[in-house]
Amino acid sequence: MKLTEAKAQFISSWGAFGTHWGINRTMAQIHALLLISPDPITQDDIMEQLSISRGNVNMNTRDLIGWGLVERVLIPGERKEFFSAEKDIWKVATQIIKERKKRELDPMLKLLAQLEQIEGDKKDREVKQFTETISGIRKFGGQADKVLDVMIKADENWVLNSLLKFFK
Amino acid sequence: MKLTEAKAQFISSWGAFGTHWGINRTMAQIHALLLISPDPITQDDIMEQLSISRGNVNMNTRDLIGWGLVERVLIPGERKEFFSAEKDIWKVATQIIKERKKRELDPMLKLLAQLEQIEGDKKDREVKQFTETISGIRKFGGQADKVLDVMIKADENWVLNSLLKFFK
DNA sequence: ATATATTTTCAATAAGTTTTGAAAATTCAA
DNA sequence: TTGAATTTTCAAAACTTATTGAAAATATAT
Repeated sequence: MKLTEAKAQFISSWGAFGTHWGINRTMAQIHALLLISPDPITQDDIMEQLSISRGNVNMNTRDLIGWGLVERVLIPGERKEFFSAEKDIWKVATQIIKERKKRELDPMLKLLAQLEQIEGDKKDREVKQFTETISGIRKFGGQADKVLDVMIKADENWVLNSLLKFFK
Repeated sequence: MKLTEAKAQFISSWGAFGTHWGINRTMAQIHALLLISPDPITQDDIMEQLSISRGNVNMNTRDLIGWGLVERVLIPGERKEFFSAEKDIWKVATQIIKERKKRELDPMLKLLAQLEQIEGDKKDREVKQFTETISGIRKFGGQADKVLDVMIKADENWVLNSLLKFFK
């Protein structure tokens, strides 16, 4: 397989993959393109390589920056802005976990804690099942939360860091 | 907070939460409803409680069964079919992980293995960055794959099982 | 067998999301 | 300043996905 074909395939699959992970197709495709670009590239490069509009590139690069996966790079002597993606996959994964935890898991756990304190007769089958389900999810979520925190902070913890080196 | 209000909130949030996890809103809402129902319920119960059409319930319960999260229950003397959800959250999580691994991670790793064997001059910056990125993702994905397999099979492994009891 | 209850299918439609592109805003150099 | 280059915004259009509902299929009781 030639580079051009392989690139196209990677970008397309990473885009499809992204849609399953709360990241939209184009955002994931731009991310893919940046991951395989050895040097920072411009809005126009992205527009051209992915055949998408300027507005689209602008919005999605902004989102990628919001996710902490991409950064703007200023190149001396160049008027245009350049974009570059974090290439260390461990850092990419950590960053995504961190963001999703903040955006999804944390608010869910907060809600569950409230729902657990429902008023009502505990002998009522409905009430009983409701509180049992909510508390089961909350406990599980709480543990997941802790595990993820540990992963995110792995770099500050040498025991874990050495364990996690396997992943790097 | 009263049960009725709490139920509505839980169903609505679980639905929103699901959309971030590759599960559609309605499917997640039906799942939520089943999770808090002490007894199996019918299509009509679901239609009524969530105000959705018969066809919608039918398709989504079918999908939930496909994900291994819900099962049909036959109640002696009843003409209608009843549905019931697995209530053990650890099992629910395991099942979701198993399915998503099969549907998403495995095919991605297969593709990456192919893309890694690209033809081309390794001194070319483009080629170099491409293979480095692909191989980085593949290695990371491969480790994740192993970890997930271990989690899925935890019940067969007592050391892990005792570790994982924390989650249960 | 027939009637009735129940489930399934799927084309049409509705709802939601992404993309475009042109106008407005901003940045920068002379 | 002014003007050209560049980036940003956002309403409208295109596209995608989810939902409805009625007809067809299936199952069950008599």
